[in-house]
Amino acid sequence: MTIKEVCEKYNLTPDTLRYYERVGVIPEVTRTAGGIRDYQEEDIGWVEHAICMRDAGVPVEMLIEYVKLFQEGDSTLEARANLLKEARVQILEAKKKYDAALEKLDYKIGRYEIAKKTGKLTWE
Amino acid sequence: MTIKEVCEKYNLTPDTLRYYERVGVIPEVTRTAGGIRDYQEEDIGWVEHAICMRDAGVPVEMLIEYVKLFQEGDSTLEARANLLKEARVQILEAKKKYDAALEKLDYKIGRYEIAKKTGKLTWE
DNA sequence: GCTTGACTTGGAGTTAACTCCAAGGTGTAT
DNA sequence: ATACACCTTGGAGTTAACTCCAAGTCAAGC
Repeated sequence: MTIKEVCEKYNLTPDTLRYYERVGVIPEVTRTAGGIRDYQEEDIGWVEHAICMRDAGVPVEMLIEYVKLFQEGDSTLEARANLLKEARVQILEAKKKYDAALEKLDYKIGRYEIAKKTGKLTWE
Repeated sequence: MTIKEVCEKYNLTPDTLRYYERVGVIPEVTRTAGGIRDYQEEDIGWVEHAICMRDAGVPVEMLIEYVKLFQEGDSTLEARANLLKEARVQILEAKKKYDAALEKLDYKIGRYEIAKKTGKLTWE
């Protein structure tokens, strides 16, 4: 699978994919004899991992660390698990804040709905 | 309430608060005769609004737009409501991605727990 | 074998959101 | 009234995460 195809599949740009590889968010991708990226099943798996974690706000730095540990082999199993757990906590924390904002928004939107009938907000 | 007190209360820096005011994420704050910020109830309300929305990933740009509309008065009621609804959708969208990441993480962490017993991962 | 279009790299540039700084003003306690 | 901590501004600097660019390489079609 060429870089373009992967980009179309996941809706990102070649520059982003190359950037991820360059800084180590994903391991080095399989290449053709000519040096052109040819994404295999496993490479795609890493891309999916990167996208999924980045979409949840996991910092690039953390993903780089994970890949680094992964490449060091089985001795880093526990460290990797801990990293994932840390990411998990961060995401849960963020979700809490998202819920707080949603609650506030729903409240405000509700007030606007009422205001729509009277033509003005009675208090902010 | 001085800028420092507000910062201590909400755990942010004076620079951030001044930045929010400067770019219009919050309206201009009440000042003393000498020109020093003296946050009133209402100013604090805006600060809370800003923090809450920023914590949920709502872009500064959107908050500026909201404040701008607010200052234009009651004629922008509908526009403001729409902006809030837009933010709401964005947050819900983001939350979905967070859930996807959590699911993936829980799965992976589970596999690491199993691997801890065998000493290695059988597949990535 | 040449054109054409996609691919490669290293490095520079951009964007959002702060964060820091210097030079100076304010205000309270001695 | 003078020290001292804290406040002010405008503007520059930083950080994370891309994003763009130039110069060159690769490969599919004619």
